[in-house]
Amino acid sequence: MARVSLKFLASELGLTEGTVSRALNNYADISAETRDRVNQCAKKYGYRANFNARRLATGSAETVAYIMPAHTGGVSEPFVAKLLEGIGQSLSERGWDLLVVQAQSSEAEEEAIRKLASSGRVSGVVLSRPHKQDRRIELLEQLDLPFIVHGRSMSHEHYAWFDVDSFSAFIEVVDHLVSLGHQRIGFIGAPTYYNFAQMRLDGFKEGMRLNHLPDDNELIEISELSDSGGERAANVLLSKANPPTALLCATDMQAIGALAATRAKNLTPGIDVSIIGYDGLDMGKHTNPPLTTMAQPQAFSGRHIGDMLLAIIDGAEPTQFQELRSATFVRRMSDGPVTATTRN
Amino acid sequence: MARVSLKFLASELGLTEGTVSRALNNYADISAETRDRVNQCAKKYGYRANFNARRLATGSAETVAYIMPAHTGGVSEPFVAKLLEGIGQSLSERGWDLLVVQAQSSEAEEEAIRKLASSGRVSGVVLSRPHKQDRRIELLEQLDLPFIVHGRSMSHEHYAWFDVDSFSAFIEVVDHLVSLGHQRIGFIGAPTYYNFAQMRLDGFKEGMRLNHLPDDNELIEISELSDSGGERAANVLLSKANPPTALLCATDMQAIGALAATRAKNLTPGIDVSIIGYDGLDMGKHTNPPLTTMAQPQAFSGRHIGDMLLAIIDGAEPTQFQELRSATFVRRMSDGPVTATTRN
DNA sequence: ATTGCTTCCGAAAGCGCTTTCGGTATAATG
DNA sequence: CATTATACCGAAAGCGCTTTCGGAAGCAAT
Repeated sequence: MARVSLKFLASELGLTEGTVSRALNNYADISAETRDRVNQCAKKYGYRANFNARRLATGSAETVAYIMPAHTGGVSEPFVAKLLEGIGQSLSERGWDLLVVQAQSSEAEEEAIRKLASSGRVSGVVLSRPHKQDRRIELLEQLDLPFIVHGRSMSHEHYAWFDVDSFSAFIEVVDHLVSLGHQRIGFIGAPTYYNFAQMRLDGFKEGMRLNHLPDDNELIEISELSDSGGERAANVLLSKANPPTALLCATDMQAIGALAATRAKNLTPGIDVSIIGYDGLDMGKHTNPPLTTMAQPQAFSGRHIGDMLLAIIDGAEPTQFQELRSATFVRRMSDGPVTATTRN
Repeated sequence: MARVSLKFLASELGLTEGTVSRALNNYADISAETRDRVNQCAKKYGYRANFNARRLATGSAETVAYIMPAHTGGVSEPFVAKLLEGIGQSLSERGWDLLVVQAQSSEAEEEAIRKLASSGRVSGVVLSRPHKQDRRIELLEQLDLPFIVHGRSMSHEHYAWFDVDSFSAFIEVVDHLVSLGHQRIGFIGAPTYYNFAQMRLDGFKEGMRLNHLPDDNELIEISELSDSGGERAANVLLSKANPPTALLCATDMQAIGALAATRAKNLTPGIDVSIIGYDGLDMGKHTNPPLTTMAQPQAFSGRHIGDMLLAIIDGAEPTQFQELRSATFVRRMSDGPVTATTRN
């Protein structure tokens, strides 16, 4: 397959490469007639600019990288696929590419980011699930590489992010549980170096406080971000002398594990123990019983994140893109009023 | 951030760019001493070759594209994340990039592939879930772009692929069901322009034939690749005058929908109706009841596909990479012997 | 001292595109 | 008719790297 180059087109048309290039790129100093001729000829031969050459010449990478969150517990995150889809959509309208990078360790991750920046491979980055103090964010700022964070770290005033207000969501869920008569509410949290984990825990605590419920660390259990993590934590909590009547989980995956743990104890989730997750995973519809949860606006966010990043790359002020969405309560079957059995 | 270029390093070291480049790339005609000096200096300034320049010069894109399967029914495929992870791992060891491309329509997809090829953006492609006659495969061959298919099309003799033998798997599952006493076995299939759908359907039919069971089209229902698709199909099948006692589904997602449909009819999956899926999705562990399924070797495949593609790009004969794995039967709770109620 | 090998590095030509600058027709202006 | 402006295109210099080629030392052998 003879690659059709600018040079080829030029010789074919009796023009110079520069002219053909300008015609293709809609420069004003090209007559309409030759522009048409060039476009036609380009189409005829199926010409596409060599991207590496173009990028070298323009200095723009026309590519955005998505940093895959390191998979915790071997479970790859369900939200990744949707997010990727959205970001990809946004980029493709502009003819840009989406690069997926992942690293095994966090040192490798920093190294990868450094490489992305100094090799000019990408013009922007989107980061998922930041830590409370996230070195990657500092690095990105220091490297002066445009980026947006899906989620946010503790001090998030000076960069762009898109997050869901899980703090408020957890307060709301505690209210809901209390209105169902629950007093002893357990919390299955995620490792608190993740900022989202901290915020959800804080939301839970705040909800308890607002309802004048005791701040009992006995009822808080931190586990990995997986179903088996949730299962272990639920086992611990439900085996207490005075077990909680409801379990609030930082993520749906953990909640699903908690469901399994309570069933294994011959308790019925939604009746004997209320279990509520957070994320709004589709699969929650099909668990036993269907999982009550706080749903994040998934479908939309990837698309939106992509658009915002593009704007930042174009020169917009990152701080004007700090968007806090709210989660929506999706009540299914895994929660219910306190029953006689619950009180045991 | 002053970009450190080869030129900068060269002037810093009192060498020419060419020499520095060769030192960095371990050419034999560079003395050990200067090589060390160069490496040290490069590290000191955090030098990384500009990838666009390097790729332009070498002609290699050092990038592989993954063509995202168009999402059917708004449900993004659960296997994508894992596959991406595996491929990415394989590539990253070599310092290569993973590009994710997706298109809304199939015309757009062809166009995207054309663009990938003629713009020299990637040196290889991996394709998922091919159709029986897949134009993308023909295109890739015609464009002479190295590729590997995750799955395979009908005539798959002349390219590289990695697939799981669903045909045999479905025969096996029919046997299993028959051994449990089932005679009327329904099949929920996927659109048969997908080759995997055809193969699974064929496996089902062959299994029925081998067990001397009638080939009854009444018991075959094709639906979309989603839970709601499976739900609809199961409703149709279970509403027949003489309904099947077992439902075999082409995918786990559909099986999960079928589970919901039978529960909605106040039937208990695994007791009143046996339901078996295919894919081995993790979430099958948590459905109600846990889904019996045929599991594909997920974790491994992405990694392996990446390695094979790399080998092909390096010049290996694609046809030597045609790998057929077998699925493993994972028995959970959604199937069981025919019961009195089943016979109704 | 001459020849012949190595060893090591400099010089320079690209890779395929973009973009600035300058120059030549042609049209507009007085 | 001379002059200035306008429209359009050619020429050429990069972008930052790789890679081939040739030549200058250095050493051994004759």
